[in-house]
Amino acid sequence: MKKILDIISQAPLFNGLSQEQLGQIRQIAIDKFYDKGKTVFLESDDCNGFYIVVAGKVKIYKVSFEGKEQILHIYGPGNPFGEVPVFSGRKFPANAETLLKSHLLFIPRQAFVDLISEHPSLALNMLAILSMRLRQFTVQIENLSLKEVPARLASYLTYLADEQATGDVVSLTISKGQLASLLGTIPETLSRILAKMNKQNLIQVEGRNITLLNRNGLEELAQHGKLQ
Amino acid sequence: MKKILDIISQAPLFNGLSQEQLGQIRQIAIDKFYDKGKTVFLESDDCNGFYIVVAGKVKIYKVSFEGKEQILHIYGPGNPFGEVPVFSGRKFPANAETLLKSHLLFIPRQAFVDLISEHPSLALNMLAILSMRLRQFTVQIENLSLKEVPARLASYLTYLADEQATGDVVSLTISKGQLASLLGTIPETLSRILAKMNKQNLIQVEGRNITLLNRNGLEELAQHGKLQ
DNA sequence: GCATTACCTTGACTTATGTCAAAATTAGGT
DNA sequence: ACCTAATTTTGACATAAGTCAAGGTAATGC
Repeated sequence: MKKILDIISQAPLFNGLSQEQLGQIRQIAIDKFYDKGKTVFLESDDCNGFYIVVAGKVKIYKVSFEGKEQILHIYGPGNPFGEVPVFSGRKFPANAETLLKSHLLFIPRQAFVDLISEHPSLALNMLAILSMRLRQFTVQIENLSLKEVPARLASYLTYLADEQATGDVVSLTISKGQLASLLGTIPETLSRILAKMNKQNLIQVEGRNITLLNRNGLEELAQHGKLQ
Repeated sequence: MKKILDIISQAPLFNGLSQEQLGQIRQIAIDKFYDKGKTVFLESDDCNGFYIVVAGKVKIYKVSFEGKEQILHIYGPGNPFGEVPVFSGRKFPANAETLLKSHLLFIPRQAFVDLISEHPSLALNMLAILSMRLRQFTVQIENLSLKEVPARLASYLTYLADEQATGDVVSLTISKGQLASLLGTIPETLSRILAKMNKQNLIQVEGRNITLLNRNGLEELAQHGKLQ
């Protein structure tokens, strides 16, 4: 399949690698196929390698004793995940589940560590990826600890608008329930805040499509605003 | 100074490096001395390298628009910090300030990247360190989002007890105000919860010394308990 | 096309935790 | 040892956000 090499050749992890080196990666990678809503691993599982999304979507999440879920990441094509225990040992720090029918590559630990030792640029790429994730987590901790839910939502909406580059119309790529979990809240609270923002003409909600009516107002809210 | 090479030779980052390689590190490192309570860098600063604590203590933290602080890490001798922008580019993701009079080593970015390219074990050490931090952040996000303050405190106290290995008597290495900031709350709330735990004979508080009277109760609370 | 399921919204209520203010305690510097 | 400043504690109060429950809407499969 040509597609697979296309995906991995464009993944930041394999940036700058030669065709031959990409071939080596493909050699050690094992294809895995999952239906929607399937568990890829649980945080209690031992780790013998990590994964790369070829197609589909995967969420990385934690669950509390009471059953509340916090999503840490949502990964799509080209993103690696589950690599923490490859380098730090021990078990996975969180759970992984497919949000869509997905095609993953599994990269066995030892084979990858051997490759890294031979190719310094692969090590630097992985360092860059882990650093970006530390950066993301820093933002997430800041949001959870220092901002209220309306500010987190405003922040997410403006981020999405930049990401999708589709003007002021944004479409949620996950359900509102999952968005609540990503923002560290519950569906009821998210629903109420969307309704409030709607009423104040900050946004216009139509199902999963949201129009940002007042970008400045949202950005202000994301930084330090209160929603009346 | 012999002490410096002692510290860096025992730092996990330099694990397994030869005397010669350690000497190379020392060559490129620049000594920096700070009094207590001094800013090492701010999140808006550009980054030309990262730091290693030789002596003293440094906090990495975020501040909200309203002035509330969230501590992300507290680092002591042997710990590197500020390395995220070295690999991912851009600015520092958070602020750094000394909690004590401190001696730091500054490692310039390019010199370090050159070293890493030559020494794969240095890259693997750094990957291990960043992975451990991702793991820590996962726990911190779980705590902030899925646990209440009493559970976070109980978790911190049992962690400290294991860390200090001094039986059931623990002594806080930071002020209660800073502990509140580390746990994602404010001094008033922390004070009230300590008083409650005291009243329920879970702990006995004497200034910065805390005796864990009911380890099982605390561990239960840390997982899923409520404090009446 | 209909039924079953999952998802979303709204209302009434509870609660953990933050805010503000003041007193009490502790720690540091001269 | 003293004085000032920082830290910690306590109280009264406000509020963001969670819980529980019910109704409505949209989506999915047969």
